[in-house]
Amino acid sequence: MNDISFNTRDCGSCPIRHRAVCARCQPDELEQLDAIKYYRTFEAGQPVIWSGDPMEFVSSVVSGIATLSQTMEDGRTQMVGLLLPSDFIGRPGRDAAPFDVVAVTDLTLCCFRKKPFEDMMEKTPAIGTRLLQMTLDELDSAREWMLVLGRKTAREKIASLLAILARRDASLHKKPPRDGMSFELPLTREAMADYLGLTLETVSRQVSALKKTGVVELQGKRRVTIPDLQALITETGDDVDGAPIV
Amino acid sequence: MNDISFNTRDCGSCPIRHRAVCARCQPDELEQLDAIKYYRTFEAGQPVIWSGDPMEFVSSVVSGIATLSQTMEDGRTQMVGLLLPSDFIGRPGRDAAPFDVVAVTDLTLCCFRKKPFEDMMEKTPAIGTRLLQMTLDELDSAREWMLVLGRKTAREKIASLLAILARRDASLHKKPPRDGMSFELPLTREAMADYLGLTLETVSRQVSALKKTGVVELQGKRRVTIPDLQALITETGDDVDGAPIV
DNA sequence: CGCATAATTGACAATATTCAACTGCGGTGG
DNA sequence: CCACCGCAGTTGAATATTGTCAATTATGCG
Repeated sequence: MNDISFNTRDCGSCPIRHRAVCARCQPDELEQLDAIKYYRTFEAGQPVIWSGDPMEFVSSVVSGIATLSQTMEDGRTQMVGLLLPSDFIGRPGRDAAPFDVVAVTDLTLCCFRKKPFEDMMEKTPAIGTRLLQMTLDELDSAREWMLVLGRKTAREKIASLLAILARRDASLHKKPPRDGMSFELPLTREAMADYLGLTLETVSRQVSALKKTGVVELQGKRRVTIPDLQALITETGDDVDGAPIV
Repeated sequence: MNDISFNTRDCGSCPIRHRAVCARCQPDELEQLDAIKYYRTFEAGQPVIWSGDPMEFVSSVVSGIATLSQTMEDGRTQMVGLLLPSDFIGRPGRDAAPFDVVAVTDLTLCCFRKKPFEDMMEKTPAIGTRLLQMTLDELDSAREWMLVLGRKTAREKIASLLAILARRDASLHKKPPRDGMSFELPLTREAMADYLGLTLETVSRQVSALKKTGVVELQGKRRVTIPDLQALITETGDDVDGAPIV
């Protein structure tokens, strides 16, 4: 995976074409972007950028998963975002990265040097418009996650995370989520803990508890089956159709 | 306060002129906005909009404070934002409000009906650009707040909130924050609790604890003095110059 | 001055964390 | 080929922190 063939791929066949920051661009605009884009790949576990570092480029996630997180001096860390294919990394108009970005799986980014991208943005309203839309969505997601962090119990937090991952996996395969669906957990217990503001032991206990109640089934440590979607959603504490966070 | 004179005020003398969504507009663009704007006022405690309601207008906070919050079925609520003068309410391109907005103090909004505003945005890049910038800032703030909610202790949470309010109050008066500064607490203990993901009793206890240690002094329940700013920042758990959240 | 609301404080309970031991799985090398 | 090593995950027991329930005290407003 992550082979060099990405470098020669033209935007028309790009898997994130319809969802990324370039989604609204016209063919001629795409051509311009094509001319200044380049791909970068990162292996699972590699850092993409550290908080405070100068950002030379902005980028879109083409494939793989990255995390956005923050760490305190004493080592406590909080994940503040999960970056999936089509998500945008970087900030036109700011030099230093505000958070750490780390590749969780092997990762491919479609990059643009910052200055040329900013220039292009000025001339191309479709980019700014799309970026605004994506940013507003991210803001809503972040705010919804604040409810999870601030007010939910450990059990509700775990259920909320699983519900999100289930929805995401379903939308990735372009099917509605359904009873009996299963998906791969992309995160370790520790990463889950960092996302949920818990310790990894508490995560482990609550996953076991949900398993014991039959709300989820596990095949190995990483594959999850949801026999009854409604039962899972009930465990999140949200009402019937909990918001599709992130 | 909130008198009708706002209605005839022209944009040039507007107190949030340099920070709001219109900050980058040219005189002719301001004139156009002027033609479609109208002011609305809300008394302290009044709802501005409920989550799920159709949004007929977008607006900027001109004066006063509002909260943005989310409530679960069983009554647990989490504040997800504090809206101060110049902050923007609403979302071009979305019909339903994602969160509850409530006036905490008497509040004046500069409103635009949604459709005309969206039309104007299409013709006026300065608005979209400014809104993108503001939204990206809000997103960073929301993510920084996630660290507070997910990883900080009750004492650190209180200190973090006080530090933010101190910084804000200072910037409102265009002075750098300094030792011995004091400001008015705009929030009840319950509102603080909803912001911090705590109970009001825990808030009360931790405020008392900080008072006992001499980190803060109280004149009455609502006026706070910070004798030693660095001591407060140390209590937040952040490093030297904790990020200027929100 | 009195009432309603906001805030404080105490005692106890619930929840999550900490520290520690242990299990199971996958990969490596003898 | 299999034993061993290391890591991710699980589980247990004790502890700490925060929440809950209840009583009491301020505060500000009419």
